Amino acid sequence: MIGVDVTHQAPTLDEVAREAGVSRSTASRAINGGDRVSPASQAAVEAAIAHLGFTPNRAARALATSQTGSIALVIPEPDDLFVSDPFLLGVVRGVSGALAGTQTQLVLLINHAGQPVGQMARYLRAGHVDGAIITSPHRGDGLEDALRGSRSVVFIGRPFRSEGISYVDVDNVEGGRLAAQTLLDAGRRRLGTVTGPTDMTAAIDRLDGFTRALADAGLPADAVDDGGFTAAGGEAAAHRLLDRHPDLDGLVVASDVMAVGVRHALEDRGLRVPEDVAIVGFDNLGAAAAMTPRLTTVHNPLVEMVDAAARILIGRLDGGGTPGENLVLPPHLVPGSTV
Amino acid sequence: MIGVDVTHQAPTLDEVAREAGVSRSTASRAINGGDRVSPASQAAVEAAIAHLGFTPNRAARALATSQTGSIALVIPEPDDLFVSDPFLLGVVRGVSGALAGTQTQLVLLINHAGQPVGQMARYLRAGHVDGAIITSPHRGDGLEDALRGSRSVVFIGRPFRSEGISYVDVDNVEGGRLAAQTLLDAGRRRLGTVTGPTDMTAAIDRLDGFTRALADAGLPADAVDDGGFTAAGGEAAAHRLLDRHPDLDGLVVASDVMAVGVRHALEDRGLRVPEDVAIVGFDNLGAAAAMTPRLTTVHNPLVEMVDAAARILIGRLDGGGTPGENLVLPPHLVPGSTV
DNA sequence: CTGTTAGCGCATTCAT
DNA sequence: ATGAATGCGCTAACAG
Repeated sequence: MIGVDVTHQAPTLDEVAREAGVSRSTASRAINGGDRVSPASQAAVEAAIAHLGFTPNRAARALATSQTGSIALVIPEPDDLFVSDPFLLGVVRGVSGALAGTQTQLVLLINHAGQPVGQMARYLRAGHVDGAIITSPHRGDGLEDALRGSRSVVFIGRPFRSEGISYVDVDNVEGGRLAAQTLLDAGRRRLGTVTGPTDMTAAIDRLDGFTRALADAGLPADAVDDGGFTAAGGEAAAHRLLDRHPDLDGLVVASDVMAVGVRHALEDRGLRVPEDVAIVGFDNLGAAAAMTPRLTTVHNPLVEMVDAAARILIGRLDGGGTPGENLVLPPHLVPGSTV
Repeated sequence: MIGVDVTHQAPTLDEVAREAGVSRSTASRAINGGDRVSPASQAAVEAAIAHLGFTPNRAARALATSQTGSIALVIPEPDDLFVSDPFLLGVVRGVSGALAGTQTQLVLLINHAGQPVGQMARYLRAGHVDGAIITSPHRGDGLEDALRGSRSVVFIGRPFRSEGISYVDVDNVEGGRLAAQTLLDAGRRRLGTVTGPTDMTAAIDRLDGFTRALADAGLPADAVDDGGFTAAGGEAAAHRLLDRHPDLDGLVVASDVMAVGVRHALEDRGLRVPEDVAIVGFDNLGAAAAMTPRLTTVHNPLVEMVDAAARILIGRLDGGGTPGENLVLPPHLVPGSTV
């Protein structure tokens, strides 16, 4: 049982060499860059490859080079509340763009919630893949510490302790500030915020930006509540906020998914958007555009982040010694009708 | 550069054997089933493995056995309109469940729209993976014919010509019938349907079921329009249907995503749901629950389908000679407030 | 520029 | 039950 089809026995490099009238070494060189190969041999090998439909055996190549030509994409368990649908789609789209045209193959690793991290760390260190992209790391999942110091690992989203870890992220502090400033510029003066869970740096940073913007404006940042990055959580948080602070006239909601819940809460209370309460969301991964009226939100360049992470990794495989630097992309506001 | 981490040189089977005081052969046997190995040797090998943190080199094993221990998951390009977010999430969730606890690794293959299928077919036949799950095949994408006859390939959704292809699907004909019957049972007598694109068997089958149900009831199935499986398409289709048939009192919408658009169209026309027009959707992958009022819909067991496909494949890897039979799961109605 | 030689790490005959 | 020997298909020194 060879591969997907039994009937067709795949041709080997040996057969290619024989058909081309050269040695295995020359055939191999012709395939890998064609350095130190005469044009005649090169052509002969290429012809033989086309004729035989030769495809190099990845396992053999991996064994010989100690490089697998594949990278891992670690995604959290789909049951996880944080895996909003658009998140996964954005990740796949980002990695898809970076890998198009590449020979690099993608291994999907599901990071099950209860699963001991040792298993995944061991897998990654075992050399089954050349590198890894870690998405949506949680504090306390241990992956951060298990992988610290590992070159060829890129996190999506800043880890809690970034020493020895390279990551790609959006500037969430600036994003939080931008969201708040947008409301301030619209004349709102009594702002509150629905945050994400505090075990994720994205949530912390967005709140941080919000707080700073209000401080700069000389306003209090006392209306804060955790919506857990879910729609239901956002709805509940909005109710709690308005119970405590009925005078709020603007809300920074740390994710669009939560904003959907917030909107429901406002509707239930008979508050109009944006006349009574203006809203700015965060993400722009699909939920914002689906809302009516369209949500004003801060764009989270997830696709670009993942794309960049994949390119960094691929670059390192090719020996491009990109040092383990970090990349932080700027956020920007996407206008809607909720401010 | 060995794997994800450079510093740690992975131990080999040789070292394990040496530490355990046995030969490579015995160590190998102890690892793979432990047949014909004395309890003493078995224990010694296991101890050595634990001590050294040994993980078998997949490349070497693949080379020796001609089995990679991995299967491919072919998904359509994320820009594709058919890849609704919940679809991808369902696929990942299904495959995640089946692979949990397994050593089988998952290789993600993006099926780019313009890309020649020969490339993907060649990859699959080259033996880089032991099997493949093909999701959401379109008529004319060529993948169907390229892979026909290949054992170890399972399609999600019935292909157009199923000869030589094993697949897992939901009974879409029964689903379409169920949706229509639900409306009939509720006393609706003038039914229309918004279908998916006719280059997908799911769309064709659902329409088929709708048509049969109406024929059985002695009613005409003349109000039919294509919504392309998108929200905007569904909205437009609903408008066209109601322009032509203002007397419609029930709509079978072939996907929940389209139902969202249909609902907007009805709202625009001042039609109440379900008082004036009742709606039944299809999928129940997230969009239905998110609608207010909750959409009555036919559940599409996508997660179970993918899970089953993965298990079938894994079973075949282990030599479990499951013949290339097909699996068709029954649909069922999920009550909502739109009928 | 080219062929010869020697492994990469593992599973698997075949003897014992 | 165990060990020695062989090969999976490829790349990389090395000598020519």
